[in-house]
This record gives sequence, structure tokens and C-alpha cells, in this order.
Amino acid sequence: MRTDEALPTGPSEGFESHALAVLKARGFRITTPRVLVIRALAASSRSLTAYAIHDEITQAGGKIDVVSVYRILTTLGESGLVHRIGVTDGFAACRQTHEHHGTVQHLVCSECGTVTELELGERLRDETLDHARETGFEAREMHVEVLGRCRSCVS
Amino acid sequence: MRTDEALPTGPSEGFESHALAVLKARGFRITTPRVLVIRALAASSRSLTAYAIHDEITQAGGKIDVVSVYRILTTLGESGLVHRIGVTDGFAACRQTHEHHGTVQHLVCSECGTVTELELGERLRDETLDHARETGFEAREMHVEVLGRCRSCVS
DNA sequence: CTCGCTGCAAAAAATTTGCACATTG
DNA sequence: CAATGTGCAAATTTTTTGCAGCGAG
Repeated sequence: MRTDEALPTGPSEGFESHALAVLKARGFRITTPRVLVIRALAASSRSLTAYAIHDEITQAGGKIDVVSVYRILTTLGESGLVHRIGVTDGFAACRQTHEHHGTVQHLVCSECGTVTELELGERLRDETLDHARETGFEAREMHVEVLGRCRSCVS
Repeated sequence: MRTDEALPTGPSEGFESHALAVLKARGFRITTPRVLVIRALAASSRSLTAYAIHDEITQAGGKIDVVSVYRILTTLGESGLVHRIGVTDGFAACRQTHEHHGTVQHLVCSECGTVTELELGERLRDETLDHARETGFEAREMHVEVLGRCRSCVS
């Protein structure tokens, strides 16, 4: 498998190795298309749709079918390696390597589209879930999206 | 305009009159298709996709084009009368008639699909937003989805 | 009566499926 | 070499657009 071209391994390389390790641990094969998708996600601070990922890879000289992107995104999603961002209707790399029990917030910048993950403290998470539980709801996990402007767009 | 058949006005009628009032106040016309969509949303405790709404209306003897459902959903969304539910990829009636500054949580039952709105207390909302702000993010609004089992599915 | 809204037709975009072939481990 | 995963072709499904005509106010 050649991984030495199309979508360079940059500063966010942490996600790539983490994702590959998780896939391997779960019994999935490490293939070129998977590496390319992971790399595209790792390189983007924004959330990407299947077609956006396909374009990124293609424009970087890589070759992949959109169908594969869809299938790979499904796999990554089931392995907790990507999160679907509702407002942008795309997928963002889940960079938190430690266990997050549905407590990651996504800060989505409406100006530049950057998606930042932020761990919601245990206390806030629990209080919010307890609030839901007071109504008799058996809360299992939650997803928080915050819209606004990111640090660099504000200044 | 005939509103006396197809999708009866039931117990959740509050949403219908509220929605119609809001539309009227915003200068939109009250049309049969709009009433039908609003009624379908009001009658469902679950979130509905455009096609699901179309089916509901059609099966109840009503007549509407899916294209209109899309356009009406857009209008309702811009007027804050429906919320897009990420996990279900559908729309749910926003039954809160008072101002909620992005503080409504959605409790989505993974078993029966029911979507319940729950106001997140001011304190919890502010603390969560402040948490995001500490990172330099200018938080404007937020959306919380909680997954689990609703009261009736638990018991 | 007039402008907004709907329906119809059609196009465009997004997502899924089946199967032969290529690739990983 | 034995699955597993990919690409290709094609079918489905979802969403958008243009325009003529209906109907709410």
C-alpha cells in the first residue's frame, strides 16, 4: 500500500495513527482508501461530507470512489472515529483518544466552519443528563452542538 | 380553504394555532398545504422527514406535493416552528411557545422514536456556554440531543 | 385583483446495492 | 489463499429549480 502521496501527513497526524490503531484492533484491514479518508479528515478542521472528502482526496492526486467514502465513513462512525455534525451535515474527525461517554461538545464556527471538540466536564454532563432523567427519561448519551464564532474569527 | 378533513385536529392542537399565529404575524399566508403539514407535525410525537410528512397527509386522505412539504418545512424552520433532529434526520414540531434561546434539549427515544422537548435551565445553559467561551469561542446558540429510552418505553 | 404559494415536470444531488475483481493479512 | 474491501455500473432516494396557474387576503 502506498501512503506516501496524496494528502500529506501533517501536524494532525495523531488522529491518523489513532484511527488506524482502532481499526486494526477491531479487526478491520488497513487499506489505501481508508488511510486516505482518515488523512482527509485529519487534515481538515471543518466537517466534511462524503463528496467533500472525495474531492479533497482527488484534488490531492489520490484516487477513490465516492461509494467507498460512504462505506468507510460508516465504518469509522461505528468505531467512534468520526462524529456527524448536524448543522453542517458532515463528518468531523473525533480526535479525543480517551473515552468520552457522549460528553464531547462540538463548537461549530458559522464563519469559517471549523469544528472544535470540547470535553464537557463530568459535572455539567451529569447535571444535564439528570435533568433529563427527572422526567423519567432513561438518558444514555448526549450530543451538544454550540454555534458561534471561533477564536480566530472573533479577533 | 377546507381544513375539515385529512389529519384531524387532536389534543396537540395548541401547536397548530400557535404555528398559524406565528406565520400570520410574519406575513405568511395561511394555506391548506401549510395547515396540513403543521397538523401532521402536531399529531406526531416523533420527528418526521419530508417524505414521512407527505405520506401521513396522503394516507389521511389529504393531497400535497412533496416539493411543497420541503418548502413549507423551510418556512417553518425559519420561523422557529420546527427543529431539525440530527440523529433521526427529521423535523419535530417546536412546541415551546415562549422564547427559548437555543436552550431546548431534545430527548429522543431510540425505541419508539418519540422526541420530547425539555427546557434546559438557565443555569445549566449558561454554564455550558461559558465553558465553551472559556476557549475563546463566541457562543451564540446551542442544541442538545439526548438519546435513551422514554418513560413509557422504560416501564 | 395581485402577489404569494402550490403543483407539475424535470434536473441535480445524495445515498444505496450488486457483483466481479483486487488486496490485505 | 481466504476473506475482506474496493471500484464500477446502475438503481433509488432525496432535494432543488423553473414556470404556469390557483387562491388567500
